[in-house]
Amino acid sequence: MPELPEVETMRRGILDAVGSRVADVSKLRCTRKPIEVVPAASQFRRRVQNQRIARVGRAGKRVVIHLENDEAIVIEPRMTGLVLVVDPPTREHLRWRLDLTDGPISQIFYWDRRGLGNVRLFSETEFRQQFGPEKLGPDALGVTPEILQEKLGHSRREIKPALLDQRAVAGIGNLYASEILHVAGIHPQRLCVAMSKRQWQSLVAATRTVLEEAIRCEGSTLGDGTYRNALNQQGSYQNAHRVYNRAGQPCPRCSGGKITRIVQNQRSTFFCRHCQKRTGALM
DNA sequence: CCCCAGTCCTGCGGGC
DNA sequence: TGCCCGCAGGACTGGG
Repeated sequence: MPELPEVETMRRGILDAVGSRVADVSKLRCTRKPIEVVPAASQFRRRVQNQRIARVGRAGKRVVIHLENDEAIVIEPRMTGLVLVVDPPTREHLRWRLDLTDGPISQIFYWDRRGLGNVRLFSETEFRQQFGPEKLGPDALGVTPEILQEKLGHSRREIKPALLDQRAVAGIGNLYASEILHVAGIHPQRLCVAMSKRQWQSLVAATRTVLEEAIRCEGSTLGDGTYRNALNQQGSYQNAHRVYNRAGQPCPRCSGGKITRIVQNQRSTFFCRHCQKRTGALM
């Protein structure tokens, strides 16, 4: 689930680690299948030990811990991963730990119930290759209508699945794609190639509105309660959801229509047939 | 090249 | 009550 707002919240949750020094790193033995940690323990430790944390960044839906020696620790939480500075929800799914000295944060934990996430270390060159513009589109908070239209405007895909394409724009996942399209007043099955310039503008404006609001709420903690910030506290944006997981409920904008659920590329999409028209009327 | 279905994994909830 | 199956959707792979 973690998408841009949740990962950005994780990033902000470990910002105080900047300036601290890495004392040690451990892949933790948990009862389940271990997550992917690359490289293996001895090399990982050799490359990070005693290095100061220069900066904490984000690459799409990944948290990036940049070290003074230009190595970058990339944490990719995928579905159920959490970056924590306090004790995790359960000992059982604790997967990885970074021990720090010389600062207010003494440990950064990676906890992951399903274990689909990973932690990888990259040199500066590798990092640029892995997360450069070839592999990852512009960040969803910084993308412009012109760039998005240039990347997707000729595609015959439907807009909602296209928004999940991280090469087009980085950070949007299944939940926020529905929320963004509702705010923009665009039908999720609208073909990219059929979108007007004005609709690309609405889409980009809605993206900023939704993601910034969600960051202020520290993300969405859904029913299973999995997602938490670095202090293991719930987000609150789920209370502001307009359409996601609200099939059958009245549309918060037009209150005339009920929210509909459809499936696109095996993923749920939620929208209002009344104020998100397949053709015609823009917002 | 472009796009989609299948895959990884665990926990939860619906149906019987 | 308990069991089983389907579903949740990050990103990657293989194939049409």
